[in-house]
Amino acid sequence: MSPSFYITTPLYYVNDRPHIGSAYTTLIADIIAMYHRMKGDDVYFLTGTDEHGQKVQQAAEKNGISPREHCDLYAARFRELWSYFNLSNDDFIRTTEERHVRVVQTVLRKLYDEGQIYKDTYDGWYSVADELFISEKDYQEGKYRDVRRISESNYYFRMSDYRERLIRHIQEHPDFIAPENRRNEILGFLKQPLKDLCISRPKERLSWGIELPFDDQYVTYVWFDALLNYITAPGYLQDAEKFDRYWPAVHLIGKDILTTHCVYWPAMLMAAGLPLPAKIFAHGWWTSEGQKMSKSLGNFIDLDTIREHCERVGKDMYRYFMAKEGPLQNDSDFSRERFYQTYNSDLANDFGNLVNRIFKLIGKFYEGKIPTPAKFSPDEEALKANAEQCRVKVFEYLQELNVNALTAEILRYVSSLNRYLEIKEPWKLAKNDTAAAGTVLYAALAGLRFSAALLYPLLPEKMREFFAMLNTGEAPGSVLEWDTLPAGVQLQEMIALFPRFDLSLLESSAQ
RNA sequence: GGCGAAGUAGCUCAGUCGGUUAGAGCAGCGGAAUCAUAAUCCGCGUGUCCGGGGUUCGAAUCCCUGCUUCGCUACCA
Repeated sequence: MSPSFYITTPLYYVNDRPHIGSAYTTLIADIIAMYHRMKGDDVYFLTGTDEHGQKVQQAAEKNGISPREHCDLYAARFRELWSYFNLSNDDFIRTTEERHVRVVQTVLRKLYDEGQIYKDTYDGWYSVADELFISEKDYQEGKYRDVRRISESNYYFRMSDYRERLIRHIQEHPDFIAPENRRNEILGFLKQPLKDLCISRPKERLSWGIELPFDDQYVTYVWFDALLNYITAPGYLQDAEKFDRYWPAVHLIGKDILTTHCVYWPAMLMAAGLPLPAKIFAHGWWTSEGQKMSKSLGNFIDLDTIREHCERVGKDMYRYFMAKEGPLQNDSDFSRERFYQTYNSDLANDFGNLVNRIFKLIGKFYEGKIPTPAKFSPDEEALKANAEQCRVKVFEYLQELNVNALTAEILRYVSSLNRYLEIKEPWKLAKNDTAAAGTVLYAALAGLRFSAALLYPLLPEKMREFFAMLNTGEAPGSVLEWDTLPAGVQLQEMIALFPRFDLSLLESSAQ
């Protein structure tokens, strides 16, 4: 049985439209999922939407529709974006689904029965205008209006009980939280005593939520609800076999939701007696043109902007750029100039042009049929050995979720193929030694095909086109060997996969 | 304020246990070549490795200190 691999994105809150942040997390998760499928793993890739809570209720009221209608609208937007990118997710969960409500209530009931949830009265500052409790610090800073002291009864989860166990787990599993700076953040956070987590909201304040199974005057606090989706989807309490197969997951998240995923969630799982996630990876954020994204600055990268870029150079380039330059550790900057320059230099110049020269040479000297190689010289053997090494490294980087390095590694190999052609000069060889030229072109094409296969998760559409042109009938994700390229196959007519983008077009277009 | 991270070529960054002339990609400059999407290939960096001090035969790498930037400091998602 092949090993299983379960990866999740956060469930996107349906109060906000998709933007570069959600697109980034999701595309990276997709890329990782695709590589694992290539490796032969049994992959389960989950994304979805988080739909309960106050902001949704308020937004719905404002628009004069029901919360349900509001959620349907927004969930559809996310779905639309993911289908635009041909996302390979295996499931799309919405926290308002029946299967999820059942899991949340069952877990709550169990914890309540075990005494891990208790009722208490919270006495604190409440902002009437914003309809939420604020901290003492916020109160001091006077950030909220209409603040008054009120007390409210709520249910609390004994999260504080799990502090030591959690610290121990993090220390014993160095890869549990990544990258390392995030791990340190959490360990720092856990140096202070942990408070219990308020997991309810009285219905008079908030009705749009999952009702507590032991008190119908309350609904569940959104985070408690949302996090549990990660076990609902793979079948917790519904399909034990499936659940055991896939859980625990690798959670890919943004740095903004680090604490909820690295503290609340593990504590909840420990309380429920379930294994903790395999890994929680919190990436950084994109800045835009050197500055924090903001709508007023006009540098906000929303859906329309994403589409604009994709229309110019293809959806695949967007995905490729996310992987190559994305903020795994710290924040990264999305600049249009860099985006299109990277397109030209990596895809048009290095890869695209390489396809061109090889195809044209084979067309000219071998009537477009993949030539049969003669004996390999050390140069060809090196191309082959380097390909194998490249593949090994790619899968090592995959293990660390280091898609930046992974992408660079493949490009390095592509680059070596251009160098190889330059040394061998098959266009000269072909004039007096057809066999030798054939070997060179075969080897170059073998390398190209190999790199195309490795690039598949990064550039799925274009690589599918490439394999169609190659005409070997192979599925792009199935090729992992360099020397299995069949000779004699008639290549299809070549089309430019990555036409060079004229950078001067950028200046004339609006910012 | 407390805790933590970072400061390396114009830009983005890599530098494992301290060890020979500090690296890569991109951009730039020069050249070669012409199979190719003016693409490709080759060559070109006297960089105060943030400043100062220290440990050491030897430090970008360890210690101290100063400066700068950033993150976290929870029950808003």
